[in-house]
Amino acid sequence: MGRAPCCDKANVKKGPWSPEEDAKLKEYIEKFGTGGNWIALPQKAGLRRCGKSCRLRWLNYLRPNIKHGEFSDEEDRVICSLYANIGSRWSIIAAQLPGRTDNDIKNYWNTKLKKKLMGFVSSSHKIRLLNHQHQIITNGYNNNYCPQISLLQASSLLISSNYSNNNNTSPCYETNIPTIPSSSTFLNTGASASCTSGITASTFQESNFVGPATSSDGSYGVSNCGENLDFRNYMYNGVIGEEEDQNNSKFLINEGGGKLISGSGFYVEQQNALDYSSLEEIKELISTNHITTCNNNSLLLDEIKKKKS
DNA sequence: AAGAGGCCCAACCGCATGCTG
DNA sequence: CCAGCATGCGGTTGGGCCTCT
Repeated sequence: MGRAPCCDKANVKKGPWSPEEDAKLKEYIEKFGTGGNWIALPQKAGLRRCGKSCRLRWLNYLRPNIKHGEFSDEEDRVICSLYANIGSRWSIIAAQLPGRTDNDIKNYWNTKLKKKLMGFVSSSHKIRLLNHQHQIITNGYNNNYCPQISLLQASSLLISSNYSNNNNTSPCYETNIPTIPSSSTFLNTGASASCTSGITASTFQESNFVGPATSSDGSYGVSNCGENLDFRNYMYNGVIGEEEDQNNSKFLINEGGGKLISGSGFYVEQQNALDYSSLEEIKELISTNHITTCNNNSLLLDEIKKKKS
């Protein structure tokens, strides 16, 4: 026996909603609510529409506080981060973005964000060029050099923000702070300055200092750790750039005329320079890297994982 | 100016899940 | 426990709009 149709297909209107239909639906729901029964609603509201269609129209377009238009960087970051962790669970993702619908996010992902990410991946040679085993990347500067990087950071792809403060005062914290291997190279210090063996990430974080700066004028190669560091802002402002100092020494990552936006750095554990050509590979990459998100998201993801299990 | 192709997004479809009797 | 039904969800589609040639 087949499934009973949810409505009389021959008698319902399909396609785009007219302003009159919108008004009818809106007025009805505002007056009487949905009554917990979408199937019966169109008839009561005087609409020749399927109940499912009404529900969709209300949820995706008519209900109050729906946000339309451009997604913010923060929203991008949340979507990427959640997608990396839970996949295409659009309704869960939408629940974390007030005013956004699952349909909106799905469309946004499929039409723009995915391409943005793929675009980054195809241009990620910029990172691959920096193919040390372990690197500290510091931020600052501006968003001109490689704008995709901020998206990358937002999604925790490749870059694992494996360290920050080891206490709870920072919006983003980790209890297991890795020790930076002695073979690490600090990009912000210019020519291959090496890490002092045994220095831990927390040391960097807590002492306004990242890496052994060797720049002759002293203005480059040192990153301050801003007080009350907001790792998320830092991530957004963070840019991998290249510039020269007065002595024409090249610095792959720098502070841009001494104008440090926030501070600290990313600990990047880069395994091999690979070509990532498909989404599956991106996801695989995400899953094999340490993904760390700021506290709110961490809690959220814990909850989601609990629910899933 | 106009046609082709691509992009975007609202809406549809069908399956999964949850609820109820 | 089961069947029937409503709802929720994610994948897909189609048409309007935009851009390019």
